[in-house]
This record gives sequence, C-alpha cells and structure tokens, in this order.
Amino acid sequence: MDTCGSLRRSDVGRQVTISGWVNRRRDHGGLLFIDLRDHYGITQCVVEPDEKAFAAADQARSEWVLSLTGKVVARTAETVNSDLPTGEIEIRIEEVAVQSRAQELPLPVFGDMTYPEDTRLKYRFLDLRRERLHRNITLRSKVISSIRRRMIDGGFTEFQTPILTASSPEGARDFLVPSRLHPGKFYALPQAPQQFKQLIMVAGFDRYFQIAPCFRDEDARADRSPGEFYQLDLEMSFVTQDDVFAAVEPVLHGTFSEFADGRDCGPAQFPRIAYDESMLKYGNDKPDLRNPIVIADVSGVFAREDVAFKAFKGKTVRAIPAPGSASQPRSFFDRIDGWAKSEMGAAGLGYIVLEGEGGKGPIAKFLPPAALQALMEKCGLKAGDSVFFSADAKPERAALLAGHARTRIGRDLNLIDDKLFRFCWIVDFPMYEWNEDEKRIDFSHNPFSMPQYPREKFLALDRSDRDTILGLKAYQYDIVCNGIELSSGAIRNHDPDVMLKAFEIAGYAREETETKFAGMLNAFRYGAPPHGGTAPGIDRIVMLIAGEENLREVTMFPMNQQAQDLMMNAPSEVSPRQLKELHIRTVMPEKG
RNA sequence: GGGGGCGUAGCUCAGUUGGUUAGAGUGACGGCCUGUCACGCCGUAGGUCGCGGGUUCGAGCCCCGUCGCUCCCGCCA
Repeated sequence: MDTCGSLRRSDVGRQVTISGWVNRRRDHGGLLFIDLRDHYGITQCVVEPDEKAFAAADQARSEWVLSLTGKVVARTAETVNSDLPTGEIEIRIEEVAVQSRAQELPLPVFGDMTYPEDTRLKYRFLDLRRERLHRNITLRSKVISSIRRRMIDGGFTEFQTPILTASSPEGARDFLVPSRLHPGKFYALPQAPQQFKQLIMVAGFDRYFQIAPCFRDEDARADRSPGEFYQLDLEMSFVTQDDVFAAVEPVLHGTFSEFADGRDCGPAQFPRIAYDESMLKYGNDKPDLRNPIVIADVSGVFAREDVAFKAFKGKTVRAIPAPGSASQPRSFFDRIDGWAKSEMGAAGLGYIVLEGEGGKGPIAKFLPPAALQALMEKCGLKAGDSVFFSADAKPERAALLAGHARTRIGRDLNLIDDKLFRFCWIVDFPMYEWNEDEKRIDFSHNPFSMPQYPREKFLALDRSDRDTILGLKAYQYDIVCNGIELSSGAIRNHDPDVMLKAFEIAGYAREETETKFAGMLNAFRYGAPPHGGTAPGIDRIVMLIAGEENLREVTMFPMNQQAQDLMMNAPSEVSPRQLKELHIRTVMPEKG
C-alpha cells in the first residue's frame, strides 16, 4: 500500500491514493499545496484552480483527514525538497475524499514549539501526532522488542504474573482494589512481581523475565511516573551476584548500543562501586559518571589547629571541586550559594577560588598556606579551579548536599557530555538503616535480600547489636546510568530461618512475617533454589535512549504530577450503586 | 505535607518606576498571489491579564489569600 512516506522517483507516472492528515496547507492562489502526513512520512500534493479537485482541496484545513488520488510526478530540479525522503516527487491531486474534519486546534501538530503540559496531556492524541512524541513512542516499541529478543536469546522465558494480588506490608503505598465477594477485604496492585518471581524460581523455572507493569501510589518526579510504570523484571536460579551481572550487562549494553546513534556507551562490563564509596565521592547512590567532579572529605583540613573557621569545626566537611571555574564571575558563586540556601535548605555553600598561588573568597582567609596546600592535594585542585564546601554535623546530610552541588556545578560548568552513556553497578548496600524519627531499625532496601554475613552468626544476632546490624551489607545492587537509577536487584534470601530473623531485626514478630509472607515462606520450606535477579525500568531506559528528561515524553498516555489522566478524566467518581456493591463508603477529608 | 518557578488572545510570549485605549508572533477567518515546502503581502475577528480580596486618584505590574501547572524535598522495600 502507498503511504505518505513511500513514494519515490521510481513511482513517477503511477496513479496512487494516499491518506493522512493535512500537515500544512500553502495557498498560492494559482496553486495550492497540501502536505499530507501519516505514520510513515509527509508527501507534497498539489492542485491548480482550473482542475476539478481544486474546490474540495481548497476547503481542507490543518489536521483534516483526506484521501488524495492522483498521479505521481517528478519535481523539477529547483523544486526538489532534499529534507524529505519523498522530496523528489509530488502528487497531482485529481480526487479528494474528506474522511474527517478538524476544529481549530488547541495544540498545533505542525512545528516544534513547546506547549504547556496540561494542554499536551488533555489533547494527548494531538501531541502524539507531533514528530517528537510520535518518534519517541515508536522508539519505545523498538527498544522493548529488542530487549525481549535479547532476553529470549539469553535463555530467559517470559511469564505473566497476577495484577490483582495481596497488599504487602513493606515498600511503597499500595493501590487497593475492593473485593465485591469478600466485604471489607482488598486486593492490591503489585508494586512489582517480587514474590511471584521468587515463587517461579521455587517452581523450577530458572530464568524468568517479564515486561511487567508495576503500581506504586507515590508522588511523582520527572523520572518517576505517578501510579504505574514498567520493569524488565528478571530472576535466575543457582546464581551468584556475578552471574546476574553477566546476564544483564549484555542486554542493557547491547540495547543501548543498538539505539545509541553515535553516542558512546562505555565498557561492556559496568564498573562496580560500593555504596559507601559512592556516597562519599558522588554524594548519592546513583552517580552520574559523565560528571568528572569527585567529592572529597576534607573534615581533617578544617579540624587542623591552624584553621580557625569556626562554622566548620567538628562537622563533616565535603569538598566539591569546580574545575576551571576560577575565572567565573562572582555571580556564578553567588548563584550556587543562593541555590543551596533556597532549594536545599542549607546554610549555604562556602567556596575558595584558587587564583595564582593564593585562595580567594569568603572563607579563604581562614586557611593558612599549609592548610590550603593540604586541601588542594586532598581534592586534586590546581590554580584556576575553585572548590565549594558542604558542611553538616550529620555526615549523611553533608554528603547529600555535596552530591546535589556536584550535579549543579557540573551542569553549570558544562562538564557533562550528553553524547555519553555511563553505566555502573552500585553494590554492597547496607542491609538496615537507623530510623531516627521512630528510633528503630528499618530495612534499608529490599527486605528479601541475602545478608552478607555467615548464617549461624546472623541467626545469633540480637537487636541490641545495633552497630553490627547497621554495619551489615546485603547482596543488593543497583544499575545506574547517567545519574538515573535504572534497576534494583539482589541475591535473595531463600532460607526461611534467615528471613524470619531478618524481619525480626526490623521489628516484625515471627508470626507477623509468617502471615504476611505465607506464600513465599511456605514455598521456601519445600525446596528452594538459591536465586537472584533485578528489574531495570523500561520507561527510564527509553527516556535515556530518547534523550528526554521526563518520562511523560516516552509514555503514550501518561498522568500528570497529581496522578490524574486529563484526557480520560481519571480518577473519577463512581455511582453509589458501584460503591454499594463493593461495600464501600467514602469519607471526604475535612478542609483544614 | 513543605519549598522554588510559572499563570496576559486558540497557542507561544512581550508588557519599562504603578499611568490614559494591553501589544507582537503564530493560528483562525476574508482578500491578493503559478513553485512553495515555517511561502509571501493586505485586512478582520479574537482578552474576566487564573480567581478573590486589599493598598492607591489610578493595578497586568505592589500586598494578602486561593486555585491550577511544573520542578524539587518528604515519600519511593
């Protein structure tokens, strides 16, 4: 079939019919051009006033749907459009069939202007016609198909798991679905097929994957859709952490390389960075390795006796080098400092500018030459650089602010090369963390991870061994690419005793764990293989490959940040009868 | 739940120190134009300056509140 993208010089002379939307209409009085657009491309069609099709063609407006019939003719050399694949030909319109008209558009399809998000979401079907979104969504399909092929080639088998399942006590807030048959009871939409995939391993299928929908009732971010998203969920039996890495690396690296379009994807094996090291050097657990800035701990420098800067004494001080920034205007430094105050809620970001042999800036005078020298060595600084400081009594807060500052400075100084993909594994996550608000020990990530600790010693742990417990690492790992967490995974805990103990340490009574995870615990008592896996986020992968900074640009029908679908009007009220059937009564919040 | 930014024509935006009748581009509509491909030229219509209150002789502009969108923090095993 002929399309708006298929006709070439070799088709000249043929009588064709093509259908599509009016992309653009150019009326020259004596000559009318209509650019007709479909999924495959754009073809210029032309008609003159003395021809019988002119009147009908003249009626057509932007985004009307037409079927145009006519002869394919070659354009003259001067009128060839080399920007279009179909630019060597045009169609002489002989017949016009109007399939559908269009009102004045709230969102023009033609052109590449930016439009407000709510308009784009409400008229998503129009936005999807536009080149950028149309291309992104098509790319998404190709990426998913490539991933699926690579997984199957790698010996994995795809299975579906339930969408209506049970609420789980750990993790994000669940989406609940009331049960009609069981008054007062609820299903939950799966936050991930976590327990199911482990049960699949117990069932003896040893290499599972699924492009799995996941549902979490949490607030949105640019890289986090509200409500629902997709993961490449995978799990393997009889494997070590290294085996999982070796299975996943070629899939991700291969997929990114396939669609890289000239961008550099880095080594096929991803570097491994321990969680603690990442927190120190990059100030977070999802470092953007395109950014060359490396944070250093300089608490020791400010603790020296010859350094009299009181504001930093006794605090954790992290230094964020800003290479080559000494020549930046004062406003650069003020802007960073102002940003730290207003957006990060910090006291500010001190800095020293290294010009010639000395240092300049508000706190330079507190550092005698020897201390400055020590600082420069510690951070790898040279003349022409400057350095910012993040200080806080709590090391975690100092690290976090430093991490944000590292990102901000790297961006402001244009140090981040957007033609790169830089992957890494973050490994050795802590098993537990201290919850200061509620004064108790929490799981720090996935409660199903295997602790990196001998079994007997782990079983003998007491909740009072707080330092030992908080020092425990887990076989828990993330994949990070360009500062985006792509994937979280673990070697799982398949030992019921260790699992009960692990939950007990986090404050769950044995009976409670037995009830909440009955299915899985029970299964582990009938022969469970050691297993592990991970689950890269599909939406984020596509976002990175598409070069977009927001998931909505790679999602066909996304919700807004308030988790509303502006096109379909979801969520919406339901009839009293529906509520009655579900044994549900709504109680509106009181307006505070 | 908290913080930052934004809100002016269908759409994208400008609007000076608070000053008279709020502008441009684009789109729509009409006219002219035979080679454009962001066609060009002329004209017409199109406004609750998000909403409410306040200050002022006078508010798009200043103040307070509120709503919406967005980015971030909290949250996201």
